[in-house]
Amino acid sequence: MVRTKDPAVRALLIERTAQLLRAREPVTLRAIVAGTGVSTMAVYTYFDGMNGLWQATRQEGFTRLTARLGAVTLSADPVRDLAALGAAYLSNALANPDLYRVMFDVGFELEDPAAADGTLDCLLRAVERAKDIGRFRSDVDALALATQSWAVGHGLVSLVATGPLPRQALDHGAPMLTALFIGCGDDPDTCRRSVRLGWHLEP
Amino acid sequence: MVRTKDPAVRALLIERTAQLLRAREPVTLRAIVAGTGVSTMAVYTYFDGMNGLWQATRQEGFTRLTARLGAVTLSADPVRDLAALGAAYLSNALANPDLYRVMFDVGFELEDPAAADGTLDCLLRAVERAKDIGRFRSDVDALALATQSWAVGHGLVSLVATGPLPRQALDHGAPMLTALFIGCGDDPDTCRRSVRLGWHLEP
DNA sequence: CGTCTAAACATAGCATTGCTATGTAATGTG
DNA sequence: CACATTACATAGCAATGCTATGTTTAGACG
Repeated sequence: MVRTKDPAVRALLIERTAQLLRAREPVTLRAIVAGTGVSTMAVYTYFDGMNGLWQATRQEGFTRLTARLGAVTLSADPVRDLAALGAAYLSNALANPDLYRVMFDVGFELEDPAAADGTLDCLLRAVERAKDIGRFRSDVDALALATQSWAVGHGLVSLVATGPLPRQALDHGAPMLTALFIGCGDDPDTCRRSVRLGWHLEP
Repeated sequence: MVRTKDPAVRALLIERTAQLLRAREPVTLRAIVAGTGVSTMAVYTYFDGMNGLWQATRQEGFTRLTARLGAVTLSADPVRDLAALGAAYLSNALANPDLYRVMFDVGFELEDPAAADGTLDCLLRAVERAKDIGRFRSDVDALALATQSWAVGHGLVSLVATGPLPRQALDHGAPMLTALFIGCGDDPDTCRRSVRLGWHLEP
């Protein structure tokens, strides 16, 4: 057992796939390896075929998303942070809409099923902090609210990026989150201010 | 100018495509025409290729969705109706998840761009009725609220049907819509009751 | 009614796709 | 240093969407 795979090649192929996706060029086996110097067989030794490559690409999308959410600078106002996380989610999805679409394509299961959980975790922690400082009622189901916030973001960005709604529709995110948070006990005026602060951080 | 296309063939091919989608079999040109008696050229005379067939299939999905929403029996309680429309939306998407995915696939534009508007119209009318009878404040932007309700439904069903959330997550729809409607001025207790009534009509 | 014509339709074959079979080169191990 | 095992390259296969070409059919017109 001797020759070992080069992780750099693996990353290269995934990056090249994301690049083709971004350029809206057809993602074919031969197009991927073109220019990389490696042969088509590399896709099979590293990913066991195109399916595996799609799988890995999907995983990479979630990894980038989680990194993006983790990079959001947290403040003393967890409700603001929640809105900021939502805005970062939308921003990430719109920055690479094609990668985003692959992420939510079935047929390619994730290598690490917990990757998607990373997205929820960021939201979950913010919700729990909001409960801790008394912004949300103590009987609020943190996981439920985190999931609902995710659904708001995903629904909007999905209808805009791959659906029939204009980009302007993303502005609905703020009032939707506000309604959600007020329903969890936050003071309406305070909530509106927090969401406004967090929501408009991203372009 | 003489021989005219047979609309039945057109419908047949679309139906066969939806059927392959439902059976999770690969939707290939030859698989579509197999068993129909027509040749592969039919796809080109009727749809100008596979792209056109996907386009038409996407359109068919929206048509069915709008029909499904239109079949929801309305009541004197427009807030209940809104929840019922949301439940019907989820029910329709889960009944044919593959057709639903095609509907929100870019790359295939709709033949009739107004088809997606039909979905919104049903919601819009319910919102306006709710305003008329004073359940929602008069300054509520009906189109905005309809869009937001759509985003809630789409976000949830999308995360469940083609994403990482379990089917159980659909239950979040009721509290999310409730929060939205209360934010529009509906009385909390009345709203909860209305949403509960409408939401649980569909399986 | 007969004829002509344009469209619907069938058949065959093309380039490209993902994939596999086969052969070669390279590298860690003993 | 030899060897075994894996990475990697090349060639070719079945299947895909599509097109070129020929045939059939249905409506318009005298």
